[in-house]
Amino acid sequence: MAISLARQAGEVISLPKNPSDMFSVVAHRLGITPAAARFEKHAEVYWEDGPADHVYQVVSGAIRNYKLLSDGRCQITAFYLPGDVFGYDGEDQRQTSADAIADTSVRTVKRRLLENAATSDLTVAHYLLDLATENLKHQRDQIILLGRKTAAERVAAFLLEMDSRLKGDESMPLPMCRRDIGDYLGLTLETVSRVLSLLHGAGVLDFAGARHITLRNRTQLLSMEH
Amino acid sequence: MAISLARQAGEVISLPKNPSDMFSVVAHRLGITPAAARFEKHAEVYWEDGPADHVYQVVSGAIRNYKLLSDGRCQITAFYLPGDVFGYDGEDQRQTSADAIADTSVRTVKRRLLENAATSDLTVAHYLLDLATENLKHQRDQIILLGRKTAAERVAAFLLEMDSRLKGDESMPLPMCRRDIGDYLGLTLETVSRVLSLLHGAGVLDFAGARHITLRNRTQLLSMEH
DNA sequence: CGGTACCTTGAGCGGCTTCAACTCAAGTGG
DNA sequence: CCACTTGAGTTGAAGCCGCTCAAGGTACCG
Repeated sequence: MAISLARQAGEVISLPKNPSDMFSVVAHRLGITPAAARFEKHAEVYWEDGPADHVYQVVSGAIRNYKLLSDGRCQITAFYLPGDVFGYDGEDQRQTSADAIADTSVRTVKRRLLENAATSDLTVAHYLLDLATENLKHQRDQIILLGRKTAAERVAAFLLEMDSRLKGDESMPLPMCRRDIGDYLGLTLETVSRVLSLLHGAGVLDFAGARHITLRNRTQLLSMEH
Repeated sequence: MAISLARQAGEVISLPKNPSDMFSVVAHRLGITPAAARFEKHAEVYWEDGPADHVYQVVSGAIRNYKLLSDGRCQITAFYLPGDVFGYDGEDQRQTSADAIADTSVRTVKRRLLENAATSDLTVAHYLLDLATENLKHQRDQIILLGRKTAAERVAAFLLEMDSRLKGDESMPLPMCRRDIGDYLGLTLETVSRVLSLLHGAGVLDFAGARHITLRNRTQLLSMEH
């Protein structure tokens, strides 16, 4: 079990730019194969106060990461889509819960394995840093959105975010319901629905069923987002 | 996160738990002395779209980090108080602005120096990761607050945060004005003022001038926080 | 089909914002 | 030492955006 990861000072390894590739790189460097796992729709991946034992990468499906207040209010902090790495935030105990919003398959590695590797392997350490940096950026944008944007601006931002992350041919196949969108944007599901109807009426988007949206005017959405 | 790291086989370096001490550790390891700098009240430290050349640590005073929307709406993402390290988020271009809300002195190191060190020195790499992790945690809490908490809950959370970070003898000497508190909490300055008056009336806190607040009932604030 | 979860739409309400007036404290110059 | 100015804070009144509550419609899946 003696896998040597030590690198000499000064050796720099070229890295994929995208932390999404962490699993491949780490697996290769550690000589391990990430475990595959499946979560059915509504299955919990982890929950608040539970142990943070694993790190995950979505292969297919979708995950929501959220926190509940004692009275049932819910804030979704992130949606994880195919390619996204999630479940690592440097803490031993989960601060949020996560569950599958569609049948989802993931790859996982043990967090301890990752962190052990990071104590002796600069490549892995840098990957964790890049991962944290990406999350910081996303959370910062979310703070601006939640603190200072109107309902219409929030929904516009959401549509553009999903447009860039979900690559359907024509229409976006949204994996989440209106309530989830609301809980992500700090709104109610009714407000989300109303804004979407408004945008539809304005010709900014088309529906093919509530979950399949086609953007017709990204420019206007961008100007709405602020 | 492990606080002892193998540098070479056998050698283990014990690290301060707190990223606040990064400057001392990094300086020692790099054999450099962080530069001292002063910013008068209202002076800009950096601004959006500017280059991210330096990392800072507050010695005394206070800094606000914020983002402006095109129409003047402002969201403050963080206040930095003595001991806090700020200005590192892994990006080349600033995504936010920062200025001094009081006369402030800081220590700085060049970001490139830090990042160079991090490519060959695991101790430094881990410090950057710890720093990012702390920020992630703070931002996550802020997202819950901005997305789902009421005005009273936000102000209660703010008071408790400042209570734990500003260690005055009795009363907290707040460095920021009501507008800044509002821009941090996603509220208007009037709403902040009203909630504070309400809490004062309820005996939860006392004033010694608007900027000096003494908490009389932390238990109630904790229960209000949600 | 029929059931059920999801979505849309309407009407009324309420919490926070907006606008405005007033108070207070600190700094300046006569 | 006081009149004046200026920035900050408090408080009130009115308005609005998003929420709540409710009813009806739609799509998916057995």
